[in-house]
Amino acid sequence: MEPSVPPEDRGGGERREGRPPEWEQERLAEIDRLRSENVEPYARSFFGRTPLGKIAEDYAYLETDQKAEGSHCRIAGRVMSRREHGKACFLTLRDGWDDLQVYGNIDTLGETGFSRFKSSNVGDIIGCEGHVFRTRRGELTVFAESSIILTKSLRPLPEKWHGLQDRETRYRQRYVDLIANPEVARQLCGRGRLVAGMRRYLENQGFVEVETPVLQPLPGGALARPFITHHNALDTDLYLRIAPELYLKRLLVGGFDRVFEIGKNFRNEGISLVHNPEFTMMELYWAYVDYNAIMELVESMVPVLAEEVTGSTRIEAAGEEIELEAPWPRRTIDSLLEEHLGLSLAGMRAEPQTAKTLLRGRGIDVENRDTFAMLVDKALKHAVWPSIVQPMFVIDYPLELSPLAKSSPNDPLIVERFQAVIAGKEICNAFSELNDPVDQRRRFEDQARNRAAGDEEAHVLDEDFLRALEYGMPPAGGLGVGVDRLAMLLLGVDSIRDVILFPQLRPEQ
RNA sequence: GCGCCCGUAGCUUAGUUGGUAGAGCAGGGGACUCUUAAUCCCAAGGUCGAAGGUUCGAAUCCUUCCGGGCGCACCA
Repeated sequence: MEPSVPPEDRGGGERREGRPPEWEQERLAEIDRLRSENVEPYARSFFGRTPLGKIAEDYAYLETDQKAEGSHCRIAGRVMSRREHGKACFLTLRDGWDDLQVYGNIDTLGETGFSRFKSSNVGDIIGCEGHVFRTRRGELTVFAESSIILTKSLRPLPEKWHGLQDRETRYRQRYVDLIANPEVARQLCGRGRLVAGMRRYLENQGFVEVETPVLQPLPGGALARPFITHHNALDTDLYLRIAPELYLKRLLVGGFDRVFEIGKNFRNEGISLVHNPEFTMMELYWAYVDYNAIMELVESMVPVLAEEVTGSTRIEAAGEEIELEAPWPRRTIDSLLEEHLGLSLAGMRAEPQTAKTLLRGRGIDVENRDTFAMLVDKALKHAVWPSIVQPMFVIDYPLELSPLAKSSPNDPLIVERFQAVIAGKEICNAFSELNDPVDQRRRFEDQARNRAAGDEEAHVLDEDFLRALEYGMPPAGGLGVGVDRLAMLLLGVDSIRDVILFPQLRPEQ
């Protein structure tokens, strides 16, 4: 029998030439055969089904070899495996991430019905109607009294025992990964609970959720390289946002006093275990408080989120048990550098060469052209972070690293900024927001000089943002949380690709 | 961007010092009315990531390219 669609007419996919592979031809022929018998292999609907998980729950009490009276039900799912026994056949169905066995035999289904039931392929989606019983071997099973094909699958599923191992295929064809490795779905549902929990928590605290532009005429709010795109009708280049920060602060000017946004940021940087070009960020701004209030918010919120995701405020990371309950200790950068390296910020600023020699002596790779800010960053990352396992607020950053943060009243070269570090990883970044338009302009101008000197990640000067500040922005604390990285920490995974459904890869072919 | 490793059937894989590819699952045919990695029998399925090179002979050695992984660098 001819396939219902000639190979050359099929678009898309990775095969455009030649005949479809043998297994696909066989299934296309099967589809033609079903249609010739007035059976539609792609059904329109299947109403009134009971989820498989519900059946497992409701009939858990059934004894071996016992039939449940009044258990008539409709179920549907993907055929995951098949065990044929001549005039009887067992299928394992899966809906979502629950499995349930179905039994069919020729006496009940009839000659044609049984033949169609047992010729289901692994991968097909079928619906059945019948009653519930438990087999002699103790497996909860639906005894099919009728059965219908709902969706015919043209492709073979990965092997049932080893599943899909190949990481490339898993990321590129996540739909197959989800079928073959259901624990992936459970993990990604954990991420979903994290985001939902965060939203609920912030709303309960009186924060209002907003959405600000992803397409921005000037990319701002972070030190990073942006993606550039083009708007045809306006004939102008636009940037995918690297942060929502400057727009959220404009809202503070406009009168919002507690706002947050959860959304995608885009940074044109390398891809790694902890970097995806698009990633999810939660940013919030809270008027009339400073970074101290933000620290309290973070140490209160994170344990709640952990509970939401894992059921506990204790997590396992870096080979240790970590307790997330507040309060978290607060340490200044200066004291941490002193403790771990015997260096002070003032000393590093005054004598960078001495600091570089010392860092090299610790095996940290520093370049002669590294700026003061880069030195501090490297020192923290390599010599300090790894020793911080339990949650800690690391506070009071050098001004050069933070063009949007407010200076400390005690030291104009220090800004009121903190990061929370857990298991050696930064999970958020926050500061008392700079609201002095004159100071902000000066900082932008410093950044512009860095930019002119070749630093592509330096901040650009945003006149409209300055204009907003000139109207007056209330004092405020702001917070940014990398949602993907927080999810990694709470779910105990090492790769950002395990918390992103469709991580960025080089395009196929 | 640099370094190391990997790529064999739809999936999971074997393949010795270079002698021209072997299996399990899935798929096809057959047997089997409570199995569950069901079992048993039969047949089919491969441009060994691609292109060059060395060789009488390459999945195997060399070069380049493509794709991926890991580490480093960059990066909040």
